[in-house]
Amino acid sequence: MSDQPAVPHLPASVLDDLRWRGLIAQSTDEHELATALAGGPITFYGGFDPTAASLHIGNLVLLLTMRRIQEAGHLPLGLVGGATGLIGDPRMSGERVLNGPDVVAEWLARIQRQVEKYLDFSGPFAARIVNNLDWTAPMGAIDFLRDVGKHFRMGRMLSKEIVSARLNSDEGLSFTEFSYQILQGMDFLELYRRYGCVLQLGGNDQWGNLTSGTELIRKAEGKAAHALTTPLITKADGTKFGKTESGTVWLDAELTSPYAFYQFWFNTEDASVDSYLKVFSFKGREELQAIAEATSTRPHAREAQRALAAEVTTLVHGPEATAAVITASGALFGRGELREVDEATLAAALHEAGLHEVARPMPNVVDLLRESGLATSSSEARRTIAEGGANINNQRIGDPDHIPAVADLLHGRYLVIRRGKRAVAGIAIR
RNA sequence: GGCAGGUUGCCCGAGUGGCCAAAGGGAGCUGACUGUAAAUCAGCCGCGCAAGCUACGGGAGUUCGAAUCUCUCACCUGCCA
Repeated sequence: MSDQPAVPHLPASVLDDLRWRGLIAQSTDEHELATALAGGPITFYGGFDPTAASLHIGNLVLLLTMRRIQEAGHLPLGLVGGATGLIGDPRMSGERVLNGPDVVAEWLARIQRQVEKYLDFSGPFAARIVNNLDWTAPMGAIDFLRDVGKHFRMGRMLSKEIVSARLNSDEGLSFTEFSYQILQGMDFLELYRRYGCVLQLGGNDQWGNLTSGTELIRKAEGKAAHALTTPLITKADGTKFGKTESGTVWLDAELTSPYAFYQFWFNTEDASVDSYLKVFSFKGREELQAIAEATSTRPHAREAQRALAAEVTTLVHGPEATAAVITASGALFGRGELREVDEATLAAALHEAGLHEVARPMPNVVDLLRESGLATSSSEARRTIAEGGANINNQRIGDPDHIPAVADLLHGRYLVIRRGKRAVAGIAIR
């Protein structure tokens, strides 16, 4: 099992692999799709709307699935939603607040750079980035209504799950968001015309929007196109995947540090780790089965979590950052070895965990907890200390008035402060 | 536009004059166990070292005392038009 598959596993159906990985939630006629995929390179696309400054790990499911299909010998189009991002697709949480064009444009540029990281832009199956603003912006209202709108039937549009759900909600649904499915349908048709794109990928919540496209292509061109959705990733306990106490796990290192990113994956529950590996790892079937075996026979070794965290962090942040955060994680959670960590590694580790500068004179533990962000108020800090959850340099502190001594400083200036088992931060004394 | 009901802490939700910093549940935090997992058990869970302060949609009032009563404004829901 090498990390670099020399030959794309062409004949073995990519659909079979996706199915095994649990990556297929719904698709249009699977036999037709399988036939199309087996018949040589096809062009397919997946879209990303700039609704935030960065993609998050939920988006990674789609991106990596696109990459898998590309590796199987097909041509991906990474669509960024310069137009659709200005409109916003309807979601259950309610009507969106429209973002300004300048904001959307900036987010679009950032998201485009992210999408580019996960697809291969060289070789015979080179990817291409497309922006739906290119064909949506020039279109006038008359053309839109005559050429596109005429193909859409109200009954069909109203029956889309999210549309009817929103119509039945207290909040209702604006015409703007209602129209979203038409825009996305147009995208697919346009890509079909420009590049012969015959398959659209999306998250399962996008199913209605994907089928808008296949139907439009059938009506406008009389041709069949395909849609395939990836499932919503869930946690074993049913809570939302991809969130931590501090919020969404973003792909942007500025928004979620590589350290936090690695920790997120490392902390995956046993019950979910095998299914996550199938979704997020490019390891082969045998290797993944061996890892699954390890989880059941030696759960304490956390091999699956280690493998998952290392691979996904490498994918998103690169090998150097990953090596650094692995070292950091070991040092900060290792017991009593902090003094043996060299200064550069410690500094890097604490930087990843969140390093806070504090001026002399040395504050007490309560203030250190607050300064480091591990406690939001002095009351909370005191509570934590009383509960026995406060540690400095892996040493439990029970006295709220305790002030670390100069001799405690690692390399003359650092303190590793930890709340509970997992929340760690660094203090640098100036 | 008329009538009725509602707006409580991160969320749900009890509370109709003092015993309310506010029941109960969920979420969250800490400890024990352990494996930086899950489950379980225990404690905690507005701010403040404390005195105390701030809080029950906003504002004004009644009262010794208000989440609870009155007025007013805003928003939500139901019925009527």
